[in-house]
Amino acid sequence: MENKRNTEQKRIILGALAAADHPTASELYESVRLKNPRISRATVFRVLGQFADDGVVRRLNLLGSDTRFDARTAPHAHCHCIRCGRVTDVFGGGFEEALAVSHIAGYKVFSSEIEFSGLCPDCLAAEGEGDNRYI
Amino acid sequence: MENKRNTEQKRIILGALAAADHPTASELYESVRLKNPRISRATVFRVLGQFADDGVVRRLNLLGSDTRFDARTAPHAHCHCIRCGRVTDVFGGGFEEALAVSHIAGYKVFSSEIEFSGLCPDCLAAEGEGDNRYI
DNA sequence: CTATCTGCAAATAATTTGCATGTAC
DNA sequence: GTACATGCAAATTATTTGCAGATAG
Repeated sequence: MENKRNTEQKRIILGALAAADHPTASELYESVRLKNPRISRATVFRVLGQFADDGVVRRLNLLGSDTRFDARTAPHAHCHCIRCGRVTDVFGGGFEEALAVSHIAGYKVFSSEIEFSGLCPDCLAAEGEGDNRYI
Repeated sequence: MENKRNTEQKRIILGALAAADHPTASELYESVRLKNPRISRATVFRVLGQFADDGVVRRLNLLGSDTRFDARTAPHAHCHCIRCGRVTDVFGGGFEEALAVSHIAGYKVFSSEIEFSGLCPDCLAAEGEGDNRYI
């Protein structure tokens, strides 16, 4: 499924995706709707799926969250706060080496997804005051 | 939510989970049903969620798949075949180092999920003969 | 006993799809 | 002009939930 035609919808969705921070399809739908209220939810899902298949964006499957999308396609990991939902990119580190290990199993690897779940600095600081449901 | 009572349902579900290979909730439902057809789908979902919250099993969010469950809770990565769906455990390698990098962002990390998507050895061999939709 | 668990059926909610119309090229 | 794209509304499907009866400890 290739990206054949350059439509206003695709341009707006891609722009919103680049501006937003790891948004879900529905979050993108809301922000896209501000620029053109006639764009439908189905189109947002359809275009995002097309972009993902074309490698223009990355799909993220973070635990306990709807599918999110990332405009940065270079390999990197994510930290995901289980309290506030914040997603932080983590470039560098040892995960390129981790990717290498996949060859042990004889796989030909096309993409990797690395997620660290925990508390972001702000939520970590907030613990101890409020209800600490997660620690 | 703690595991308070030892019921037949929980015993059967845990046994089936240990025997199966990264099953989905529905796959477990089918296998559990062979031992006791009166166990309901809701119970399977409920018990699995409880086990996951208690750290008895791990929830897996593999791209393009329903939530899967893993009886092995020690940290390891997964190779996921995008053609046949096979999931292979990968222990060792560099991902412990990758975990360390998460501290850069200031997170307190409780769990990590590392997924490599690609073709398993069998599907890799099958490419070239059949329809190679994915390469 | 009684707090927890289960089955059932209905409710949610994300994502997909069929189809008729619109539009990029 | 025509193949691809879109909007709409309905369908699909995983997962959750309310509630009344069952059961572990």
